[in-house]
Amino acid sequence: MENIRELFQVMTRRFGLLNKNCCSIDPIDISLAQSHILYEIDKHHSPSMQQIADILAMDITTFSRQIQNLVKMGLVKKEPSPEDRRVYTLSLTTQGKFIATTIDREINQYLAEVFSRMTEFEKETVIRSIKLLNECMAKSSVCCKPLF
Amino acid sequence: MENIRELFQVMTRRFGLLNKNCCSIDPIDISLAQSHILYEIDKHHSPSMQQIADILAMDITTFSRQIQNLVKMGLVKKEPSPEDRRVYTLSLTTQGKFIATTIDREINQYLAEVFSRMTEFEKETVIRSIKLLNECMAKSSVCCKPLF
DNA sequence: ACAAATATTTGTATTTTGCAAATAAAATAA
DNA sequence: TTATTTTATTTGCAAAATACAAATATTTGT
Repeated sequence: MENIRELFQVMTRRFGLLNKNCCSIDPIDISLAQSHILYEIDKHHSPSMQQIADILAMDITTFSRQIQNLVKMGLVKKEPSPEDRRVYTLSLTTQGKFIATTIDREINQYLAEVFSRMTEFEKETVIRSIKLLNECMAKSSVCCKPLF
Repeated sequence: MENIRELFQVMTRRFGLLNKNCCSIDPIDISLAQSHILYEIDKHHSPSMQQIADILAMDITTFSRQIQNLVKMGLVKKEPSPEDRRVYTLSLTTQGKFIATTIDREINQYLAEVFSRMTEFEKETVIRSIKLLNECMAKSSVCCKPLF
């Protein structure tokens, strides 16, 4: 059996690189961290700051400042929550949504190209494998706070 | 078919977290970037600075300074190459090797624990899937300089 | 021998990071 | 209900990471 960590290392490095390279949309450049933030805000419905910071395992103070930047850039909207006045609710502006969508399209395009080199069966197998992996990782208790 | 990017995002985030959490060995704390550097130096035979910086897609000036730190910490040895006097050759000190090995053991331990939740057949399938994925990503030309 | 290319370092300025502390609101306890 | 504790977020601050431009040294190509 080959070195499993090495396989993961290569795979995640490549995917990380892909994410990074998809951070330039037209005249706008965002950082990898910002791209992840947009992605998660887009995915959730009116999440709070703490919620997204937790998901990204990001220090809340760093996150707070990144959100300030994204608001200044006009990509994120931050509104006080009506229910709990400690909480701020996040959402994407039209511009932010556009960026997030464009990045998403590019990444999925690349992935589609990669999968086009496989047979349909292989593709199904690989996808099922990643799902299984994610499920097993989620169950594991050995490591990796913050868990989510 | 579900969202493929999301599957990757979750998987790589988890693995990234694992890597990060395995950066503390006893009294020594290294950064994630430094952990990756140690890993790659360990993997190659007397690599040059440029070589490792390329593999990690790291700016060479940032890399140079990180190596300076690792040398100061006593984890990396940097020697002028006999063949080409522009080049410096990198290797791990005993201490550095120890750190790298310990990190490697911890990560593989976690992965083993994750795989222990699968049948032998599933495990084989997942590993073969990741390998296939890596091969197909390597072939792809659409995206992702720096390629390696 | 000379120009161009390669490997590495330093100057410098910007950005990111994260701990400690502050603020404000909500939840819980007395 | 008032006091205390907890939770969400921001700011101060100092250290670390980042990257572009320029410098240095060496090698390669002509």
